Amino acid sequence: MVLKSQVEWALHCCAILAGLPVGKYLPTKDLAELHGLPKEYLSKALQSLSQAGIVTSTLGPSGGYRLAKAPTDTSFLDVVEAIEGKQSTFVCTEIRKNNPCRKAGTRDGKSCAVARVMWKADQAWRASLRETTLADLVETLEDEVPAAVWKETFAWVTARI
Amino acid sequence: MVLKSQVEWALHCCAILAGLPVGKYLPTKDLAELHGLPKEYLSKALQSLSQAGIVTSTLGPSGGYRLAKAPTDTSFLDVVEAIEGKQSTFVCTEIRKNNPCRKAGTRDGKSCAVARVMWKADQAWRASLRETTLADLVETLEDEVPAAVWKETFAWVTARI
DNA sequence: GAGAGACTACTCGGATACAGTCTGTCCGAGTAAATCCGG
DNA sequence: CCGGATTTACTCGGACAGACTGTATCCGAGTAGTCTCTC
Repeated sequence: MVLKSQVEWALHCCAILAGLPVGKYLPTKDLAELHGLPKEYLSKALQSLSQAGIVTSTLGPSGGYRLAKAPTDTSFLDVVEAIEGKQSTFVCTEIRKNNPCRKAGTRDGKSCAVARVMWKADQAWRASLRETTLADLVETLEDEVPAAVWKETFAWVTARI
Repeated sequence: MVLKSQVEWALHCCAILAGLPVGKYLPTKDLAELHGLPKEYLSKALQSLSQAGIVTSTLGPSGGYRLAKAPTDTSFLDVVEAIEGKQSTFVCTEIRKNNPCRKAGTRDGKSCAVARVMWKADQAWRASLRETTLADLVETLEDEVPAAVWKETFAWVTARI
């Protein structure tokens, strides 16, 4: 069970979009070039973000994507769920119902005990992802990315919008 | 990102094996019949458990599987990792290195900030899975499964070993 | 020079192929029990 | 009747196909900016 690469791409793209001047848009082409990714496929990840209401898109020249909300209002979980979907990582197929020793019509009080443990872990994972926002990510990056690279990157971006 | 169904199967099988008389083995055939699963494919899950040292197998008549350790010594995480592997749910491909604004030879002090957040969530998930053991599972099942079904099931199992 | 209209070029979005993993199946190697035979 | 060798039947384990999701790509619909022409 491994997250699709689009999750990584989407998060890095969001970090860039978070640093964009307000009202400006950055097209997929530039985001792809900046991260060394296939432009056409990256656009699918951005489409998912758009449908989830995380980013907003505009067409035509100087079009592209920008964040739809303040960076403080979008968590890692929002991005992950936009790409992977909101369903739990564990799906219970209720195999206990196949037990030949069950008489027809047996009622189960609670949901499957196995599933409950798995779902609780899933919740813990999501809770952890919910703790960090895009604003936190940008703050961390400002501290850690070498100043030269950071500055140069946004000069590169600014030159294209 | 969804766990494979083998995880669910393996956990339910472990619950049955935990209730087995000491020294006795239960074959794949019976485990499959008890859960309504394809025997041949279920055996692959059990093979993974065997390789991980969670269960022990024996060949020949009255052969099969039994737990290799006490139920208190095997956690949900052990089972999940036996099936899904131990690698993190998030793999960082270091796309930050593709940034055209990076001068050759730029050193990164820390690992990618995006990856760190994702890995932390992965750890939270694993920690939650580590909290519950097979013994806890059996205890819960004893409380919740209708007594008739529970008793009948182990009578069914006992009749075959 | 200014404004309106048409044009152009650039963007996203969905529809379309390819690949890898998950799911499912098969058969052979090996072993423990049961059988058979001799003492 | 008892012990041992042989047979047998049952088990796991790895090798072999099919289905589905993830990956990658293409082309069309739509729009914002630009250019041109007229007043």
